Amino acid sequence: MNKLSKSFYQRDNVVQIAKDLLGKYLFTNLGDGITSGIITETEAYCGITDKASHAYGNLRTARTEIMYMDGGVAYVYLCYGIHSLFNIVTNKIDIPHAVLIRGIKPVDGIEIMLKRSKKTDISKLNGIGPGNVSKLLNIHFSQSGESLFDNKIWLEDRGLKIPPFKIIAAPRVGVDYADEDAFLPYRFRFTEF
DNA sequence: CGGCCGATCCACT
DNA sequence: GTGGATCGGCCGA
Repeated sequence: MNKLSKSFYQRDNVVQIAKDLLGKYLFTNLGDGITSGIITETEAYCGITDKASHAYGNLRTARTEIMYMDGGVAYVYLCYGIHSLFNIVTNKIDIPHAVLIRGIKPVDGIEIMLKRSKKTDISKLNGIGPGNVSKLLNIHFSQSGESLFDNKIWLEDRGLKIPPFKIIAAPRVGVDYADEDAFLPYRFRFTEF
C-alpha cells in the first residue's frame, strides 16, 4: 500500500494538488467494510482570498476551523441539510486551503456501495457528484477533522497517471455568489482512463 | 433566539 | 427540466 504522504498534502499550490489528486484512490473503512474509488473530479478552494471558500476573509468558526489544521485531514460539512461533502485540507497549519472531491469511480467494496446507495444494478452505481461520493463511501460530517494518515479515511497512489492533456479545467459548481472568483477554472476532471 | 440559505440529489413529468 | 426534501451554520436582533 502506498499512502499519500504529508508532503503531498502540505504543498502550497492547492490548484496543483487538486490536479494531482485525479487518478488517486480514495479509501474508507467506516463501519461496514472497506470501500474505495478512483478520484475523477476535484475542485480547489484557495483560502482566505477565495470568495468561494468558507474561509474567505479569514473566517474562523467551529466548522471552518478544521480547514486551518495542518494539511492531511478531512473537512466534511453539511450542504442543503442533506449531503455531507468531503474535502481534503491542504497546506500548512493556519492556511485554510482545501480540495473538494466531486466524483469517484467505484473500485473496492462494490457490494457495500450498492447497499449504501440502495441500488441492485452495478451499472446504476453513480459516483458523480460530491453528495454521492460521501454516500458511497459512508462519509458523514461528524468525520470532519479526521486524519488521512489513520485507518478510517485515506488516499493511495496506485501508479495510475493522468496525462495533463486529458485533464479538463472548468469553473466551479454552485459558487455564483463568489463574484469574479466564480469564474476561476479550479474544477478538474478526466473522463477516459 | 429566529430566520434564511446553501460547494445537492432524486423522483417525477 | 423541475420542484421538493430537509437541517446545521451563520448573522443580525
